[in-house]
Amino acid sequence: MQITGGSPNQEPAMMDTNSQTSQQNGGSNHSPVSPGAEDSKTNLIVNYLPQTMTQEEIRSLFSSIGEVESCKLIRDKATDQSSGTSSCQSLGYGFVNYKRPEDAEKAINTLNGLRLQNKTIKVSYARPSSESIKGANLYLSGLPKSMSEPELRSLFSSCGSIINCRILCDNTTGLSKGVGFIRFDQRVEAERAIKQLNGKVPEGATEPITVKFANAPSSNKNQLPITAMATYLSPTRRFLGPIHHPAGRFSSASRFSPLDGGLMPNTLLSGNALNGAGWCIFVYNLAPETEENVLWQLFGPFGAVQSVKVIRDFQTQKCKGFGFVTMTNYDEALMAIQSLNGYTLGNRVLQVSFKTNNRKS
DNA sequence: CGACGGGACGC
DNA sequence: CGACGGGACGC
Repeated sequence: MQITGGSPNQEPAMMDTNSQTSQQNGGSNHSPVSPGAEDSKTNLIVNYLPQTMTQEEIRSLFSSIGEVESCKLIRDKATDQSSGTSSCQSLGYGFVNYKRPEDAEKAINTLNGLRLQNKTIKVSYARPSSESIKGANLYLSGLPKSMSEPELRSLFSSCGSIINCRILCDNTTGLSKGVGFIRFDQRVEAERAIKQLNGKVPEGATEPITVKFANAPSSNKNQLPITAMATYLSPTRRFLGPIHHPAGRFSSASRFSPLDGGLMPNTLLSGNALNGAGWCIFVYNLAPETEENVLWQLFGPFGAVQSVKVIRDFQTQKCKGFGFVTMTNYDEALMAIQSLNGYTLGNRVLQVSFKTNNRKS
């Protein structure tokens, strides 16, 4: 991984494997898991780390500030899926404990807000680990579109100490979606906010807001991000732009050819799924509500997708549980199949393979 | 448990 | 109407 972006003046020298010393913890946690009071000024939590960043890259970056006592990137060991994909995905946050408090303070001043890849990391003091700080994240909806984050923060500040406040915005318009999150320091503060503000109409607004606990970050979030998976498995791909969503109406525009549709003998098709203009992939166990964009999002990161199709029941218009994706290049299609077969989408384990041709012709 | 589509001269 | 971030406390 490259460390780029608006960097601090210290170039974070990547640690040379030949020069590593016993100083490296290498994932083990020699320091106390629960920092004592003396660690409160040296122990940092680092959030919003890029998915691909390793523990040693974090150590390297933070060692440019001062001597690091210990460093731990939190990984999800439960990302199995028994799909052959790599497990132990980064959860996007970690802890860095410095030897000296002044270095920890300097790290906050220097590295907080640093842009790494497409992320802006947050560096702050880690609070002493405690049950009372868990589950303190709130989901807010019905917010007035005109409400800013500072305004939201001040509305909730009477309930307790706010760790984080965020309003979601539409990606294209930049306008508020009326939905946001507030993380309090303590769970009791979050409970207080629900009691005091749920259903209340903010000053100057006309509609009540909804305040509730946010979903646990375990439901769908610790899934392996498809983009990261595709990047990891396709190192030759230089560019991996944002997932684009070609409207379905374009999807088959260039595919149709008068030579298609039965003129090619099936004997030439047997054994593979080459369909004149690409490789057709069978996707099974889709939910009834599945739309085409789901297939674009799943397969797009792996390469050129020509078309997607969700097969629906004619009467109900619900997905019949399967669909097809046609990709241009064999290697990309193979990578997508190997990666997405066994992938858990929602609560369903997908089965993904090349489309067979041994059905009725 | 389940299991391999459907298509047209056009905005 | 809206709807779960940028996986926040040691996975």
